[in-house]
Amino acid sequence: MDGLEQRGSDALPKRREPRTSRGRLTRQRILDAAAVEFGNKGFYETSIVAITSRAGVALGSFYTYFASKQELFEALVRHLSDGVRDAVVPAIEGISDPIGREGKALAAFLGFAREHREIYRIIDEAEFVAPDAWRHHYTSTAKRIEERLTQPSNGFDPDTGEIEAWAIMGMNVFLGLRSVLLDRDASDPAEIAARVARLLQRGLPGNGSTP
Amino acid sequence: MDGLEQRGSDALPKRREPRTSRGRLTRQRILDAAAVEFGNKGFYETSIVAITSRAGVALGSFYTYFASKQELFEALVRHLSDGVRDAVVPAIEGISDPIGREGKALAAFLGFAREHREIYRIIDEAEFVAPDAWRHHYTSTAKRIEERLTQPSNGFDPDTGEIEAWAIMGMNVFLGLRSVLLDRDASDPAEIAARVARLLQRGLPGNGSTP
DNA sequence: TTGAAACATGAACCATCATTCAAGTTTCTA
DNA sequence: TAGAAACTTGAATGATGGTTCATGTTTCAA
Repeated sequence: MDGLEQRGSDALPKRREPRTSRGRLTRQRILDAAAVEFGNKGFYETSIVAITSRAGVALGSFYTYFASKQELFEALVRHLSDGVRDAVVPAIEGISDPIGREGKALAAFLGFAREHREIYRIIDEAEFVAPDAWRHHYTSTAKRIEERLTQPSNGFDPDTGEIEAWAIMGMNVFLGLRSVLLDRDASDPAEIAARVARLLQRGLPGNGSTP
Repeated sequence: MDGLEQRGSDALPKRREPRTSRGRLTRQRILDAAAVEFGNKGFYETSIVAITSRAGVALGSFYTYFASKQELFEALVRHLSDGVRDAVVPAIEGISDPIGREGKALAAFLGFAREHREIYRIIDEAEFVAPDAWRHHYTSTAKRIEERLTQPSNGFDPDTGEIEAWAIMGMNVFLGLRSVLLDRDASDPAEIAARVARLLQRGLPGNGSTP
């Protein structure tokens, strides 16, 4: 009964990190299957059997890797949240014009949302199923936007900050929702992004200058 | 106004519209209790017993008025969606300045969201539980905003329309989310609304004119 | 006043999973 | 190559909670 393996500081009752490559593969299969199932049916309408059978794994194996359905969902949200970030951040690297930068960020996000509707739904449902992970996703996303907005070189009003960041994030999310919801393949991410950039550049009235 | 409960052509197996005032009262009690329970626990974590016992009504009575938990939720979403509209629309009646009008609309919405967090959550959860009602809520809200934006007297660019409406709706929802989520009682609806109005008026750069 | 319709009641029914477990099989380590 | 650790398996368990139903009470129309 040697204790021997503790990771970090917490004493976990059962080990769930895979030790072998077979284990890692199984865990990943479960995660992938779960993303599909949760994305289609939602958390509550998805059963563990549905996940494991899609993953091609026995029901019992689930609990080798996840303590509960809830814990799996949380892990998934964290993972997908990182995915969104990793789709957007590289797309705007090196852009110095602050408005053009937000436009590109939106275009990248729209492209991602269109490719991964399930992901979109999973993060949304986290508001009810995994509130902490959900809150973390949106506060950290807002923080990233805010950091871009408050760079002195932008020349924006000095009080531009968190509120504007949340406003922009909300625009982005809802425009993503719109193109997923009404799935108009007609609506082109680049065009939507351009319209938003125009709005951020000169407001609704337009001040006469028509590009 | 009228309930619009027209089922069109189908013959209902059971009548569920109350015929007496006692019945109407009971039905309303159930709706009120459901709003509280769903708002706190969410759809799936809320049991019918929890609703009926909060309503002070027997479990079986539930099915005198609603065919299922699902149907109750849908009715609730429709009802609350009307509530949001009725909180915002009157608050902006008679305002002709289009930007000031959107500012007031946002302020009214933020006030409403703060007073009724449950309502907020219920409509959000409808994305998963009652997708049709949810879609109707957001498309009709967007339509209302779009109608305000496309009034010729605004002097906006002629292509201003649906995209801008969804962008504004998204800003509003997320700013509401922010003040509910991080419950900063510090953040004043009027101030947030003013910041957004400034953004809609002259964009992020600010064009030098500081009010 | 009276019969019928509307409404109320809560115990019982039953299907649905999340989770556990005891018994195997595979992979690693020494 | 043996023993241990990691991993796999799916039947059994148990709790939950939506829905039904038979019975009783109230309201209403004639």
